[in-house]
Amino acid sequence: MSYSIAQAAQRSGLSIDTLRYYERIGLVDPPARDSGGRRSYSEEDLGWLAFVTRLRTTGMPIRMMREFAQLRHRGDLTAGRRKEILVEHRNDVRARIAELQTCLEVLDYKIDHYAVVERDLEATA
Amino acid sequence: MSYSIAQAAQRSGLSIDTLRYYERIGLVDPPARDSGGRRSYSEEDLGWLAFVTRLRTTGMPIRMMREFAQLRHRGDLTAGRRKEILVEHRNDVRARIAELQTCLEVLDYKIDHYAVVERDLEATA
DNA sequence: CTAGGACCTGGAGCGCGCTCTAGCTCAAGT
DNA sequence: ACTTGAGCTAGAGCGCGCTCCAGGTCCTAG
Repeated sequence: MSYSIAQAAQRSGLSIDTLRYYERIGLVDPPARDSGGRRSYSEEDLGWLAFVTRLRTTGMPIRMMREFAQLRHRGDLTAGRRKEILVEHRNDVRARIAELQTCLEVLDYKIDHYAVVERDLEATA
Repeated sequence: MSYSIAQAAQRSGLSIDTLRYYERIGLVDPPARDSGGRRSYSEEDLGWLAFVTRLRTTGMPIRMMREFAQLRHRGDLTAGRRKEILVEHRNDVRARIAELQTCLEVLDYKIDHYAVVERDLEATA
């Protein structure tokens, strides 16, 4: 099964422009082309896109994803380095989750505070 | 107690340029000035900066923080709206934490996979 | 045969959030 | 008196990650 760029966009949640952009900058491999010269994405292409969108969601910078993508091309020998990148990134993600959770507490506190102010206002009104 | 811009930068973790930038765009109130025309931040200023950095950490866009800042100026009557903004934002933050946690699972899975590849390589070598 | 629509390319443009520069003033130390 | 260094302003510039545009090609349906 293969997919047009529009289908690939829909399945990956990226825009068509973004797909072409990612290809231009070497973040995804140029997909096959059909007889008319149009991009034809394979399941494997979509798999990589799915992974890339995960990395993006977690805030990995494009240049790091690119490094990762380029290591992929060099085969299993780069598995160690790729693992290293992911492990490091996982630490970042964990740290960010922790940070967000701390901020959540501050939000809770502030929201409570506003609830009190609101109640006082109503009482005074 | 009052603080020079350099001290305020250090305490808030923002750069001096960023402090001036935030002031320009109306995200923080212009602080007092000393006899030489230099900014002199109060404890209260620092408190607001601390809160702003929390919001920033959680990814709140500057324009939303600005709206919030402007509501502050209009007193307690805007407490309801301010609470609303924070509640909505808290939902965003919770959603993002959940999303990151999903991504973490994917990372774990991939890291495992690379660990296996590495072990195989060593076995073959 | 023609019209429409999806897709193509190369390159320009954009919104965000800073960050840096030039050229100045002011205050303090020696 | 002079140097040094922090701070000042207005405004330009930047890196990121897209997003959009012009102008063209190709396939399909009527």
